[in-house]
Amino acid sequence: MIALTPARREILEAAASCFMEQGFHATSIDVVARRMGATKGRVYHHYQSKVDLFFDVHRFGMALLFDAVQPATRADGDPLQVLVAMMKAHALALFEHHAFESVVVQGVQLHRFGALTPAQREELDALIAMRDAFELLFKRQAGAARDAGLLGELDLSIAVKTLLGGLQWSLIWYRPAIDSSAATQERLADAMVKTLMQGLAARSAPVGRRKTAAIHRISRPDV
Amino acid sequence: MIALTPARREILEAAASCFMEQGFHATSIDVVARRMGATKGRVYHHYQSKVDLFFDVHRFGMALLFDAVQPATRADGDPLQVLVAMMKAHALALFEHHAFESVVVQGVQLHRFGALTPAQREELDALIAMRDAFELLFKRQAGAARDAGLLGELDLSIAVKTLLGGLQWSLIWYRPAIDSSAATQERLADAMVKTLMQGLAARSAPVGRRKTAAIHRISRPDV
DNA sequence: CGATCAACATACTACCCAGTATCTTGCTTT
DNA sequence: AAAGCAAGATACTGGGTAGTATGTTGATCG
Repeated sequence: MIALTPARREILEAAASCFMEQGFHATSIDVVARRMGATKGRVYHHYQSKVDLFFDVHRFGMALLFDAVQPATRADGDPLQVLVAMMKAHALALFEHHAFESVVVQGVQLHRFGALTPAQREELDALIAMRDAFELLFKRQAGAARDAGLLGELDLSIAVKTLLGGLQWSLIWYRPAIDSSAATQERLADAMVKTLMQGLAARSAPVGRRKTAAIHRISRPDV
Repeated sequence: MIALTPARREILEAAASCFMEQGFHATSIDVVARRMGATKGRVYHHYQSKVDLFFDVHRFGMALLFDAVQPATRADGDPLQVLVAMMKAHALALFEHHAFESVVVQGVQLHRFGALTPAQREELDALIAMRDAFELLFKRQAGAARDAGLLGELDLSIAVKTLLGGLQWSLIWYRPAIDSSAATQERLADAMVKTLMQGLAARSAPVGRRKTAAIHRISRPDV
């Protein structure tokens, strides 16, 4: 858990929402302040610059992810079941802290800031390191599952990036605000994780040597 | 294919690169022009505004995606193999037109522009429609595969979004400029598609009732 | 060969916004 | 109760940038 004064916390929430909706560059400090019913002075009293604010949102978002996923690493079951628990925790955290995690994604892309002070450069490196460490959590767990013979033949590094990508993409197409029932989110998370873990192809027939099956499922009009 | 004068095409290329590297708001028209060794006047001679330019980059990127994926819809094989071909074509197109497709992703997020003229609003709606149509290509193909009994039990809509997300996330972590050998890109595309189609879990044992296997694969240090 | 026009470049304006400097206020501390 | 300070509002400045207005040039055409 991260220690944070209530004042800073409120600014972070407002900033995260603005950064999510408009992006870093399109967000003015005035708008962040207005969202709190305050003015610029309040923001600049707690943060030295817009970049520092963004970094703090980013770091807080990463911390939230760690806090969500790390308990799952100690879940019961074989290594693969632990990995499933981690991915589900990740997905739910993305929904719960939608604004913050959207900012995290932006931060990944925004390695190209303008001019950074040495201190900011250092902090950015720390954020990137957090990002790598987070991915490493999954890579190690997947490695454990592979060593236990529970994985298909895959390039672990690419597979993990692809799976995490599949989850994180939900930040783009899913807006929890519209439909935020906990049960719905749970179902959605399960559906995504299931898709990623078992793949799209049917399990019944061996891949690459299947024939058009006789079984017809009831056709649900998803489209 | 899209008809485009060479002049506009060159502007689009420059703009796509800038938008990818810096994002829409952080990119100034002057920078786009400078990348071509030109000045603002050249850009504004061909485009009425920055937003119009962005929309054209977006539309062109979408057109490139369609042009890449649509031939694959007529690939040989059962519906699932066609779907695999489509996803691979999609992945390769993401690599080949990295800048344009990065802008497409931004465009999806930037539904929240500031003030849009009615004409721009209309064009944005058209772009969103293109986006939906593209996803529909995959959804219909996945539906055909399901009707043929080739799919696991999944919510098609969520599954397709998740799979496409897994592919498109590569825009964030993979920079083709650094390592752009065609063979490497092919391998990467295959690895991603394989991961998404067959999932992470091993095929040998039924899901949910597996035991720690005796088979130990050679441990490659991916991490 | 003069006129016209597309295709730019140059020069300028108006506005937005990050950051700063300077108050105001209310609480704490002694 | 006076001093000191945290928290925040208000007012201002400087730089950057979208968009425009106007100049320049080379090609085409009658």
